[in-house]
Amino acid sequence: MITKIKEIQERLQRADIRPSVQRMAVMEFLLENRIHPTIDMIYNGLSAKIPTLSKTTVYNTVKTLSDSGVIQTICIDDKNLRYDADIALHAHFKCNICDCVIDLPVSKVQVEMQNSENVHITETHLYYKGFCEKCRTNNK
Amino acid sequence: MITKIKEIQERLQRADIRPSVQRMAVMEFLLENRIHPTIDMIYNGLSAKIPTLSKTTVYNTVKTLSDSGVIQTICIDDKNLRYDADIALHAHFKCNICDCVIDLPVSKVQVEMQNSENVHITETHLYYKGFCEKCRTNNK
DNA sequence: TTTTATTTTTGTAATCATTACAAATATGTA
DNA sequence: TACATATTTGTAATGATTACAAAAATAAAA
Repeated sequence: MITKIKEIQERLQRADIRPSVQRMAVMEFLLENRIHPTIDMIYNGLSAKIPTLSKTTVYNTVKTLSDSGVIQTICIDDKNLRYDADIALHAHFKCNICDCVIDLPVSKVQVEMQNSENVHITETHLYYKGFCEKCRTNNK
Repeated sequence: MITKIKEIQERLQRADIRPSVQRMAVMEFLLENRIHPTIDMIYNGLSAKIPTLSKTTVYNTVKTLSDSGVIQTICIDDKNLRYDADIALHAHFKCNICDCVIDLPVSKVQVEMQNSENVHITETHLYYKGFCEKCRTNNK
């Protein structure tokens, strides 16, 4: 995946987010680790590289990025929020045993809806839950 | 909506859940109040009728009902879980301003997916976020 | 009916993710 | 350089949820 630093920098600047060391690191981590990490996973993954990193900064950063639409917040697990650098439409699957969250690429989503409520939709999330391959074979 | 007591009782018994006063009350509340309430909403809505009700009981009850598939847990809001007595497939919409959660009836959901991950799906959730009608008109 | 076992409810205390806040640091600008 | 602004950091607070054990209710056995 090896995303170039300059590319990440431009991505943040396009969203009017100043590319600080911490923000660049969080963004790079999300781009390189497509595991939909929790705050703790991001924090643990970066604290070797940035020993002074604060968990609050990770919270602040993902909020900034998510509010600007650079990343998306995934609310599939009641325990922790997850973060995803991929903002294109795709489905997410969470395993009810190991709590892993993986992408399910969708080629087409067609929902016939009676928008009787006259709401203005800005975000769509398609979540699936069940058992992942590893947990299925382990429990046999 | 006026759901008959006997009907609720049978619904619980069919799922092997003993129809205690508290469980019946929670189930009835969910059937009569299709607002996808939080724990607190359920608790506040019932404490007049059952003054001795404990919030822990509400937590226990919705867990029991949800684990048996009698109701569904909605994880659309990062602040609180919501609960829904309607277990048929339908979409949910959350307003980013007033936090209300409303049903969006869907007549057909067609997702073309490459299930390359070979997962076993047991639950599907279709969530939308944005601005509800009331909040849209208020902010004009 | 009385006794015993099991289930359910309740209140309190603990846990843990997230947020609030203010001081410290870094960065941008005049 | 000096000043203003933005960002980071650590600590403390918040608040939803869970753990736990005693009390109450219900079912089963005698």
